[in-house]
Parts: sequence; structure tokens; C-alpha cells
Amino acid sequence: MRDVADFAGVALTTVSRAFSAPDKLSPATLRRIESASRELGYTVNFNARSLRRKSSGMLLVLLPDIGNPFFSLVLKGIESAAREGGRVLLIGDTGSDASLADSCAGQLDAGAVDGLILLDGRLPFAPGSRGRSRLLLAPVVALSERVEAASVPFVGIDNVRAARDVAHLLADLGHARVAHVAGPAGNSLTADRRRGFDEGVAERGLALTGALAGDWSIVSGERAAAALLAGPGRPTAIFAANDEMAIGAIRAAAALGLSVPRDLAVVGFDDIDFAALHAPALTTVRQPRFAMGRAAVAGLVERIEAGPRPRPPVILPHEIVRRDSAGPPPRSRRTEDKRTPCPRP
Amino acid sequence: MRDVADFAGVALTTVSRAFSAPDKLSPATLRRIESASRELGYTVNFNARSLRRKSSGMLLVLLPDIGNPFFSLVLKGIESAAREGGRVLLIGDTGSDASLADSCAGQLDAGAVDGLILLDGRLPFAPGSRGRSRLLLAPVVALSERVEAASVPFVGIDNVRAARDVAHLLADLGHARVAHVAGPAGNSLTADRRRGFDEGVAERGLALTGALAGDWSIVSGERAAAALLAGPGRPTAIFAANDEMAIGAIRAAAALGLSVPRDLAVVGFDDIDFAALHAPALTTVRQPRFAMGRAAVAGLVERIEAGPRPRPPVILPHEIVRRDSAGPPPRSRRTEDKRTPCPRP
DNA sequence: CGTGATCGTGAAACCGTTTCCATCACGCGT
DNA sequence: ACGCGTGATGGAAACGGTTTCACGATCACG
Repeated sequence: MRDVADFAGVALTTVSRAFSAPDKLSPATLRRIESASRELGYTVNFNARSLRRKSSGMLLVLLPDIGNPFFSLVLKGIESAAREGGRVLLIGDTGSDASLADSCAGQLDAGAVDGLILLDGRLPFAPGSRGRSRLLLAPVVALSERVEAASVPFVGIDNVRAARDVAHLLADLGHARVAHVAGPAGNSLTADRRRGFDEGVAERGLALTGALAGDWSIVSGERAAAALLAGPGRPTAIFAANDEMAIGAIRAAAALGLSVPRDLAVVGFDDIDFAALHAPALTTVRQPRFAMGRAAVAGLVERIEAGPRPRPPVILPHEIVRRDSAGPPPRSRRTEDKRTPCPRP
Repeated sequence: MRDVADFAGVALTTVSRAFSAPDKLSPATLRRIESASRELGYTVNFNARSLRRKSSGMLLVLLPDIGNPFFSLVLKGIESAAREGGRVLLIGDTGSDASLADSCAGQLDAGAVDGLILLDGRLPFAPGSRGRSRLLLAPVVALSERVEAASVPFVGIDNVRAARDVAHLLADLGHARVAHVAGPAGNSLTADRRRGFDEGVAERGLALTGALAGDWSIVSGERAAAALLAGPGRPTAIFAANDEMAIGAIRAAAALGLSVPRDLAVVGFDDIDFAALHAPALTTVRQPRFAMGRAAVAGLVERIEAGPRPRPPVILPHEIVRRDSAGPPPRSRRTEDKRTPCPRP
């Protein structure tokens, strides 16, 4: 910087201003400084700037599995909003390792990042620990999945309502016996979707023939659905708590010689990209993933700039997307009733 | 730091060493300093350290689309190796925006990151520009996809060989007329796989009925395959340059009333997670994605530490995974020959 | 008692920016 | 002609850690 200043015949201060507040300089000096730094191959040093400013302009995103297709569009939303605000993204895949999440979150204390976006329902650091209490005041926002601490701002959808909507849809289609493939226990999404579905089922007088937990993966959904379909009082519709498990449920049905949607209706959740391309195309709950990412950044930036004031959660609208995987229940029910024994077409 | 030193009753220097070279201290003082800093809530300031050390310990990964399932396991490999080396990951999704890639790469000059992993075939900055020439000497490694500059170390597989293996597999299965759904033009993967397939086809005397380019997406693969299947001399096997386009090809076949693998063999490339779960399960070329990620970090770290010495490319072994989507050609060929006219079952 | 080896000590320099405060020139209203 | 506000610029002190260096203390060992 010294060299650039000398080369351009200005003071160090002026060069600094040329890069941090260009509009404060006369166009002439600005041009001179720009050409000088280009000549000398000068670039502002990021670390020095961050040190001095006590802010790096980086945002850390913590997520449990970067391979999860649900996150891709969310991340793009985060990235797009971050970029508009001149901020850079750090992504930490915490996997199932809690200590790893802790070390990632330590970046906040170390001043490496200005804020944290949690896509993982777990808040880093053990409850009651010093790290945890510090985190509650820090610029942190929970996205999609709530965290137990209410003081952490939340961005997401109304999962209870959405799951209830699914139950209503199935009732409207004529189903009477339904089952649920839930997410893993101890997860706010699992709990909310389970509760909403139960509510909707009760409201419409449906029978819940069973509910089994998966771990969001295709194979877990397949396993759970296989068990649900094997039991007595086989359901005519299955609601899976995410799209991947719904795909698993369709596989399980196929393995039993059941065709979706003819013999079984399946509804997923999330509307991942592949949902529309799957055969059959998945009926599912669309989350506004891109908008959720953007809203999280907006909330986080506000918290960075305005401090840890409590904020109401941001609930974005969801939408039920009707595609091929959910139709009316099979006629076979009526044949079972022996009321109108009709021949197979 | 001053406070911690006072609190622990040691010198500033000693506290510094406790965090940068703990093994140089006696266990007793180390413990004392640790408890003191815990007590005082002290954390090393990342920016100050990076500034003084002229190195941040961060690695930047540039990729064209974070939603691409191929990258997920690669990223996990990168992450795991980076973590072992005590380094942190920055991920930049450049999309199709070249200027965005430039600004990301500018982080290198700014000292924000120590190295760059390019999963995008494009090298940032225009050829001949100052940024580009600087990049060639900087710690950069190309992963999976080669970049035009030979001086940039490369980690990946032998795509030519792998595609040739696919042609041989199809020949072994008895296919005589094959087609190719290629990647987008101007991409090294597209070129290599195309060339290898052509070579293999020629070696075994197969007929290439056509080759059309997609953009790696399912729908593009579907469109290309539909065109290939509609033309005269319909192929009995299609080799798609990645798994997603292979899935698209299977969709296209289904739309034409063709069943895979009975009426058409389809082979993909990459072995993404979903390939094994797709119905039918995809025959494909497995890339050692996790190992590739790790190797890239290893190469990058070496380049960071040892300087820009030219290094031979790291070519990892691939493997053909035979699943359900590719079988022998349909009998119908013989019926077409009017030799054994048999009734449809 | 001498001899290394190991561990710890102050002080000072350094990293590259930002920012507070002062300076300076210039144009304007009176 | 004078005082003054304004906008551009310069000087110097942080910012918070790391490194270096010469040197003092301690300790085990022969």
C-alpha cells in the first residue's frame, strides 16, 4: 500500500480510502491510484482488513449433509443473498459429529466469520456451556429446522400446517387408511410433521394404520414402508416426511408388486429437484427453498448490524404440489367389501 | 492475551506458544494457560494470526453447481482431508458466471485463502491477463476436470480409458449398434469420454448410430436420447456421459414404450449415490470420488508447502459397476431379420 | 560441581488496514 | 477583503496476535 501511495504520489490514507470508500475521493486521484495499483499488482489484504475492521464479511453455514438434495437450492439462495450483500460463504459439513460443529462454531469467537446459519437442528456446544451461552447472543439464525433455544431467530415454513394439509389432501382423494414414514426422533421437523399429520388425520376421521421412523434416506424409507405395508390393515396411502423416503416407499411398494399410484398413494415433503422427474412424479409439499436461503441471510445480516434483539420467526408459505404419485384409493377396497364385485378390466 | 498471561502468571510469549506450538511447553504450564483462557473466555483471533502468518489455513473450492450429486462425495473427501490437516473449507458456487469465479479466485491474491481447488474446468481470469498468469504459479489444483493450462496439477481418473471400457462392455454384451449422449461441448470430460467411447467402438467393430450433446441434466439426457432413439437404425445401447443423463435416457426410452434393460441398454458415468437406487439400477463407471477429494487436498497442500514445482497428474483407478440397466440386446433384432418370427408373449 | 538440555521471560519489531484528527485549499456570502 | 463551511488529503496511532533474540532459571545427570 505504501508503494502504491508513493507511486501515485498520494498518502497512504488516500490509497486506503480508494478501496474502502471510493466516492470520498476526487475522480482524478481515484483513477491515479487505480492505475498505480494495477501497475504494481496490488490487492487489498483480506486478513489485515478483517483484523482492523473486526469483521470479515464471511458467513458460516453449518449443515449435516452437503449431499442432501434439499440443501442445494437453499444454499443457492443463501449464496445469492450473501453475494448481493458483498459477503462470502463458508460451508461446514458437520456430518454426525457434534464436536466438529463446535469447532466450526468456534470460528465465530475467533472472529473468522461474522455470523452463523444453522441448517442443522442442533445448536453447537453443550447446553449450559460457556460456548452455548455466547452463541445465543451471537449473530446466529436457524434455517428450516428450529433449535431448542427460542432466542435464536428462525426461518422456515409451518411444518405442522403443511403436514395437516397433506392429511386433508389424502382425505379429499378418498383415502381412509393412511400411514406415516417419519423422520428420525428428536428432530423438530419430524415432530412437527408428525403432529400436523396426526391432527389432519383426526380432523378428517382417517385411520392411521402405523407410523415408523426413517433417517431421511431412501433405503430407510423403503424399509419403513415395507413394514407398514406388510402389517394388517394395509394403508392405501403413505405420507413420508421427506421426498427421499417417499421414493423409498415407492420402491417398497414395487417390491411387493404394488404400483404407485394405482395401488398406493405416496406423498413426500420438500419438493427436491428430482421429485418432478421421478417416475411416478412425486406429489409433495414444496418448500420455498431459495427464498428461505435468502430470508436467512437477510435475518442474519440484520442481527449482525442491529444486535441480538429478539425477532419473530419468519414463516414462509409452502405449497402442495400435486403430481402423479398420489391418486384415489384402489377399487379393490370396494371389492373387498363384496358390494360391487366387478371384473378386472 | 495479555490478560490470560497475567492470569496464568506466565509471559505473553508463553501464551502464544501454548496455542501455536503446545508441545514446546511443559504440560503443567499448558494446563494452566488453558484453564486461564477458558476462565477468561479467550480465543485466538483468527484474523490477527492469519495476518501475521501470511496464511489463513483456508482452502477455496470452486464448483459450477453445488447441487450436482457428483460433487457431494468429492466434497466430503476434500473436507475430511482438509480437516485432518487443520484446514478450513470455503466453497464457492460459481454457477455459469465467469466474473463470479474471478472474484472468488481474487481471494487468493487477497490472502484470504491459501489454495484453490477447481472442480470447474474453467480457470478463472481471462487467458493472458495478469490474474491468470499469477494463478498459474499459485497453489491451485484441478479436480476431475482438467484445465487448459498444463502447469496446473490435476487429480482425476482416466476418462478416455473408462469410456473405452464401456464400449467394450457393450460389445461383450452383444450389442452392435450403440449411441452416445455426450456432455456439453468445450468440456474436457465430454471430449475424453467421447474419444474413449469412439476408440472402443472402433476397436470392437461396433456401429455408432449417433451422438448428441446434453448439459449433464436429466432433461437434457432425455431429450438427446429421445432424438437418438427416434432416428433410423435405432441403437440397442446408449452410453451417457453421466448418470443423470443416463436416467434421462431411461425416461426417454420409457416414453417410447421401451423398457430398460429389455429393449435398450443404458450405461451411465460417475456412480452417483442414486445410481444404485434407481429403478432399474444403473450400470455405470464408478469414480473414486472420496479418494479424489482427498488426493486433491494432498496435492494442494504439497503445492502450498513446496511451491509451484510441476507435478505429474494423479490418475486414480475407476471401476465399471454392472447393475441392471445394461443387458444383452433385445431378441427383436432377430425378428426384424424375419428369421424366427415369433408371436409376442 | 560442571554441563547440557529444557522451559520460560521481556522487549521489540512486524503484518497491512482503518480511522481519528488535523491541515489545506477553494469558493461563497456578506 | 474576510471569515467560514466544505471536501479532499495527510500523519500517526491503533488493531491483536506472532516471531525473534538474548538471556535467566531450573533440573537431572555424571
